[in-house]
Amino acid sequence: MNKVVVKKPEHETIYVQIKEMVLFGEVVPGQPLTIHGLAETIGAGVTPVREAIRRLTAEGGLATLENRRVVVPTMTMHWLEQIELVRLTVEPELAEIGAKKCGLDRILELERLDALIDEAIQKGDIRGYLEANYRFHFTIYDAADALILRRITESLWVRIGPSLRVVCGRFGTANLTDQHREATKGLRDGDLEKVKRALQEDIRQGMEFIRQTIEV
Amino acid sequence: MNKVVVKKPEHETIYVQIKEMVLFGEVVPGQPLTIHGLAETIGAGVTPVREAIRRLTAEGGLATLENRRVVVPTMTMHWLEQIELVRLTVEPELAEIGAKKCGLDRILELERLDALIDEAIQKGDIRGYLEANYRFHFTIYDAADALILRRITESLWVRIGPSLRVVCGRFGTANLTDQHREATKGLRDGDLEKVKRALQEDIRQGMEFIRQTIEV
DNA sequence: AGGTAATTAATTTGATCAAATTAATTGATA
DNA sequence: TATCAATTAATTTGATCAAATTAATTACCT
Repeated sequence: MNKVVVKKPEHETIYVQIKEMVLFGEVVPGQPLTIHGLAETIGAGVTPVREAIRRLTAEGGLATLENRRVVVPTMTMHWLEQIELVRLTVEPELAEIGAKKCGLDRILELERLDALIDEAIQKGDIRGYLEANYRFHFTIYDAADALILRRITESLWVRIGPSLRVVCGRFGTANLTDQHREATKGLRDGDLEKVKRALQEDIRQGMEFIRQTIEV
Repeated sequence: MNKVVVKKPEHETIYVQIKEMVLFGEVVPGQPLTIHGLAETIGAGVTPVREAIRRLTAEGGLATLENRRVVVPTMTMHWLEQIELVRLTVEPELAEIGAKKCGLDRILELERLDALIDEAIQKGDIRGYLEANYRFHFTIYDAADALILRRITESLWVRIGPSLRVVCGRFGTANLTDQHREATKGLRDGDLEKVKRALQEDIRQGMEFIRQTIEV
């Protein structure tokens, strides 16, 4: 009776749950979150929720005020510039390394996700779009097998998740231009530069959209 | 009776304590840490220690194994390259922005720290060197007032802290070349390029030292 | 009404304990 | 002696509760 199943601690799975709430736009910039409230909605105890919150706060997905209250941070122009700088450095790098290592199975997965993205855009399904978009990018990045770059990138994505939700709500999903087709084509043809350029353009466009939703 | 003093929660101060243990080489790569052990040595309860650990783990200063055990990660060549890439992008940027905003008081503080560094090198005081070196760099970076870049940078520093301890132990503090003098001079003269170059060189040298201590 | 102190409510925080999980030890058998 | 199961010890994990802290409300006075 070997222990094939390694049971993960609850704070681990709760962390993932809350992270995905942030990542996929189920929380709104500025929204206050209480520990008990989260424990309630998730259906968990308060102890593991606290640990998950600390973790996510360390990554920038949440923030604790001086009052000890936890909120979803609201994007500022100042932050946006810093995030864009690092994204444009790290993600194309991740994409290039990852593209080299993408096997056929991963490419098929990417094409599946690409279709999912189109479908979500069609339907105006914001949450579906955000999730498929995330999985598309990180399927490539994961292929790169570069833990540190990957974790930096994820910490930037949790910072922009709630803002992307606002973007979709404001402009609608229909206006989202789609660089994913270009990227998958590049992967098919082994054209690394094309993949890299597509990702760069994707990042620039995404950040530009967010920029337009920031109050001056 | 205004509340001028905002009492910080214990998990906050414990987090700083453990972070500094990592940052200033008081723990060794590979070293296992237990929650109770840390609570014991710090003289605190186990609950806030857990939260602090989660936070530091999220930043990469610690790592939890599959066994749920917490350890100080050991550097690999693969990680080193990723860290160097991001450091060389972010830190010179931080230094340039920061240098522009450095007032005289901050420059004096930097010169004080510079002297401290020299003193620690003289004495062979590893912990003193690591702390003064950290404070020197982050005094400049803090002037930049760029929260996100700052936090990314700190997450890279907690990853290299334990390795730097090994470097100092192996090569001795005497062999540490000193770019800080150059940097402070550049600050005095308003020569931003000089500050930037000094920092770049400092980073390259530091990472090269670590590279030489990694087992192949 | 407007402002302020006092009170109440809500929330976070940290200690403690039992259960779960993992590691270390022992002992039996070949 | 080596191996493997059983037992014991150590550690993590999560629930619970009391204390501390912060927010909201009420009561009071001008």
